[in-house]
Amino acid sequence: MASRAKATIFDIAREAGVSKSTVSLVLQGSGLIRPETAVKVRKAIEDVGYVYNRGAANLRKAHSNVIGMVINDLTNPFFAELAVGMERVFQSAGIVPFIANTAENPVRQEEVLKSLMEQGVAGLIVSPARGTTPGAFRRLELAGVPVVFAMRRLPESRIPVITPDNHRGAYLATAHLIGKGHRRLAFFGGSSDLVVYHERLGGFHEACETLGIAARDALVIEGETNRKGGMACLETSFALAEPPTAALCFNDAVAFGAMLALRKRGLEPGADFAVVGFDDVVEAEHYVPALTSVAVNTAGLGERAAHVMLKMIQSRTTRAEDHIGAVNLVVRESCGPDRRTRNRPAGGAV
Amino acid sequence: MASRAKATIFDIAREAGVSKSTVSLVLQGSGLIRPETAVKVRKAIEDVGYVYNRGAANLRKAHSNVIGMVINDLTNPFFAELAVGMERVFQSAGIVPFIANTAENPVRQEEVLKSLMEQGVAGLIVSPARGTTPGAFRRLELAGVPVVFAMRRLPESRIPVITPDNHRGAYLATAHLIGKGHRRLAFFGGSSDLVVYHERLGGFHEACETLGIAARDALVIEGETNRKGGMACLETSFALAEPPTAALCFNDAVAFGAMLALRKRGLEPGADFAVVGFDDVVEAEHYVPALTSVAVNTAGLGERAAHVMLKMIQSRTTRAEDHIGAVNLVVRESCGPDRRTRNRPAGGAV
DNA sequence: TTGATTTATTGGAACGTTCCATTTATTAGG
DNA sequence: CCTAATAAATGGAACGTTCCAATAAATCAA
Repeated sequence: MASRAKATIFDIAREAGVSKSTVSLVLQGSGLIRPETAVKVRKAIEDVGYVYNRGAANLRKAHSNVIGMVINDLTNPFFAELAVGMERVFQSAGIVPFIANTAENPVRQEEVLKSLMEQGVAGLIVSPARGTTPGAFRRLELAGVPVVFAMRRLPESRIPVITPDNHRGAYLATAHLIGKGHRRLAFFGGSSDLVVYHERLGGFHEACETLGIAARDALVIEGETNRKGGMACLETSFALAEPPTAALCFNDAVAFGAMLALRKRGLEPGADFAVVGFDDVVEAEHYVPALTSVAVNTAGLGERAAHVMLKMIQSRTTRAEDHIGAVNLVVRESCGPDRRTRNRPAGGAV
Repeated sequence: MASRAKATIFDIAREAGVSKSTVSLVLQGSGLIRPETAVKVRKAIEDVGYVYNRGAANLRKAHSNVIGMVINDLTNPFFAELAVGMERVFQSAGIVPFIANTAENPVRQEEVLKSLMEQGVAGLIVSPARGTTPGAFRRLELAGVPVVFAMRRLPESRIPVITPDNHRGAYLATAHLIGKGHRRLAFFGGSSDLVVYHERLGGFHEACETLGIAARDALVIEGETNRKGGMACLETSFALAEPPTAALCFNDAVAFGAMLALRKRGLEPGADFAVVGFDDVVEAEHYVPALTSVAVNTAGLGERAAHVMLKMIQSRTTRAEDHIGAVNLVVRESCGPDRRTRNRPAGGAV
């Protein structure tokens, strides 16, 4: 049916007996063309097997409708959820976002960003890779491409950010642990080159101080932000003279790792050691024991980020308000039954 | 430093005091230009804050170096792993693949495919959405864009496919179950609109027949291919007068669901009911109990698919050999100890 | 020196669109 | 029936690159 070489609007024009300009107008759904002409053209488009050349169009139009999502770890279901949330809103806006993975590698991120720019993206939603240098987004800024950060932020940057309320989430979780009677706590996983880490750790510390846990009873053990990291953290904490009895983990993956390590030692998560996660990924609910975690409404944040992006593009600005999403603690089984009575120090009113 | 409006090769040319053609040559790393000229040009490129316009280039060059990966469910960690495998090889080839998610929705897939074509992709690696119509890839074929299917295939299609050996995997798993002494088996999850389903189910049936399980003792219960589906399958199987004692699940997600449902009933997966999964996702190892599963070397298949794609593009063909990847059963804890002695029918030599 | 050869550089046309300024066809007003 | 206004369709230039053919500069053989 269709000719071998790829068809252009000129082929369509010839087929339909109109000019290329008319075809272009039809393609853009302009109301200027007579309906009958439009159907004639549309038929020709079908007949010649035409495929629109967005590259050529962008050459003239200055701005594309391609939006990129740059994600630091596709393997982490958390980020997949975030991506899904974004896609929901882009889909209803009729645009197809392209996802690119940086695998937590700043060099790869550089390549990805470069490629996306060359492609002429209209905007970028980015969860920056760990160790991203401050200058990594300078080119984007210079080019005036709207960028929003999701979930992670860079130390000094004027780029708008969509994150959960990390500080409050960590505070809530820590308070829960203390409320359960724990007096020697740990913060597992993450590393100080991540701004999120400081936010979550800040909440942890504030809760400890406010609720009467001495600084020396609030351990901090850095580690990878995955299962392996969680296992390692638990092991080092147990090597201590006075191991903690509960841990707030940087994220759910770390928490899963910690629980795994507990099992390996013959200890039961929940009963023998309390674990709280962060992010509340779908698996948290299904794990055994089900993981208590700070729910951040991941998909919702994704949607929010997408909306902000759309608005930025529309109003051709590169600035927007930050958005700090509400969080809440979902209590499940990984912190065990209430031990307050057992562990409470003797004396003390109420 | 850089000018406000976006710079073109003409700006670079002016800055460096050469012609646009020279700049173009430098950009392409041609050996024709004098080294000193090249450095001069490269400096100018830096100075004016130039970003290459791939769209304009493609207009002239006919073929881009953009490769798309169309994935049916990003949320499934299995597909994320597949994507990671592909990326590994694309990265070393210096190209950045764009991932698009169809969320198992043929309509969305249509949009995604269209968008990718308009972008002028050089090739596509696709895991088609369930319910994809046979004609969905006709346009791609007409346009001569190389496509390879990964993990899933379409009933009638000349497009090359990279899949694991589903039949053999299912056979192995079923034989394992039978070897453990189980005599009443079930196949959980999946639905008959998926070619993979028939392949896996075929292996299940062949093992049953070969190893002496009567057809009425080989139940087949269709269902969603996620946790929820697994739970549902288990429930319906237990509603039967004679429930099975073991199940081969369509994939690991279904297996996790089945184990969850068992726990809800107060039964211990492994000891009270044997479960085997398929795909061997990373979580399988870490689950409690650890899931016995058919390992398909997901990332490896992804790499393979990427290699095939690269070769197709290079040799500008749209055809390639199918590739059926080797599988092996990873035995863990979800099938319990050997019950052969307990369940073996009396008599029978050796 | 001169012409032939090689090495570097360059101008122009082309790629497939969009959009503006025009032209042509249609309708309305008097 | 003519003019003015409106509606519909069109040609041309421009977008930023590549690539070919052509030129200019440098080197060589004689």
